[in-house]
Amino acid sequence: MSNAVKLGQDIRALRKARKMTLEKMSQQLGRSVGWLSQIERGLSVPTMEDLREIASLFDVPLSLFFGTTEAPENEQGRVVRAAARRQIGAYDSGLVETLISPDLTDDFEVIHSTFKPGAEIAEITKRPTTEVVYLISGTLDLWIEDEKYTISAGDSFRIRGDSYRWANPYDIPAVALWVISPPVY
Amino acid sequence: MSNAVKLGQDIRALRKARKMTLEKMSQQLGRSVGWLSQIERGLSVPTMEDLREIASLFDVPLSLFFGTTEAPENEQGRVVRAAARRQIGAYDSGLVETLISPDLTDDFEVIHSTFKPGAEIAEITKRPTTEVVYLISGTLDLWIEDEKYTISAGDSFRIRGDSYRWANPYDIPAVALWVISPPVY
DNA sequence: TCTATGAAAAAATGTGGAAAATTTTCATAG
DNA sequence: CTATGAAAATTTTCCACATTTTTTCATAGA
Repeated sequence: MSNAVKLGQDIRALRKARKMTLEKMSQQLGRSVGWLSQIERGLSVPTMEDLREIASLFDVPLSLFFGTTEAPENEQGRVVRAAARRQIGAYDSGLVETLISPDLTDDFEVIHSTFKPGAEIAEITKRPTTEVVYLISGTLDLWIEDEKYTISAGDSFRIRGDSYRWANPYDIPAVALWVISPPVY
Repeated sequence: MSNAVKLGQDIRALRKARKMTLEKMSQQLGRSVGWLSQIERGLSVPTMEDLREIASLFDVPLSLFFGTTEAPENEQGRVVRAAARRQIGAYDSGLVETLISPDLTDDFEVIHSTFKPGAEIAEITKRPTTEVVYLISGTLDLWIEDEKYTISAGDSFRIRGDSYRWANPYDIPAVALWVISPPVY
């Protein structure tokens, strides 16, 4: 599968996750629907400038659109090496999120999250999703619907449409695997 | 939510994962459809003997049906502590699988797998699922459609309906988080 | 009295067809 | 050679109806 196709599929997945139509997206970008359709199917390749605008529209780092390229031929779409994970959602500097899934086209997303010491989520989050999180290392404070939990390495939790927030008041990073369905990125 | 309801929901999830109807399941158990319906909704509680037969029918350990009980009230259905994970799929002694998800009722399942040194899967597996796996520690040899990969801690891989098999020829356990959608247990 | 059954009622799921929405194609202007 | 925009194609969304599956509940049996 060509890089253009893979790139297009990721863009399509990002759009779908936001329940946006080609029409709406093309309006926001000031481009035609036909053009976007071609981009998403890899029949045409967007310029760097286009990509920058798409990344901005979806609030993901531009770098998300690269890195697919780098894996060896036979690992493409199957294996993601630890060092080659793509970064997403660079909103919060206290939280680093990288993509475990090879791309965004599945029914769920798996994200590797590192919560730095002292970091705290900016605002209470509530999404129409099911999220299961496994804490690989560190400790994390978590509130689900005002109920507080302290999560230690090896513990896991699930959020199903409830509001939640987190904080890492401890002095080591908390590292988690975060599974979200349906995709939000 | 009462224990009877939770138990019933897990039983229903197991049945659904196998695309079985109440009718078919009740035949296999030699019980009535109405009775099963009541069990699955927690209106009635199966005897230990019933449970044993259900576990056997689904090829899961009887212990899967316990342990939900033990978590503190406010953690039920939300938090699964490392020490309280329930074991599933006890087929292969070289592989220990425990449930990260609080129950089986989600669109996907998250499983904590430990592949013991020297262990190897008995037969090639092929399922109509998407599976994303993250290796927490150790090393694992993996074959997807005859292509071999050596997966190290921090790496991840995805299987989408392809056949695969694995082996741990190394001398330390490989520990992985396995996400499967739709559920198979 | 309590439990499981089986038939009736209710609910959920599947089907086919038509309309609407979305996406793809492609001739053409820039 | 690239992007546009209108036409064509495809996909999605409703319905109405049939079928399947699940739930309810009166009753027989323990």
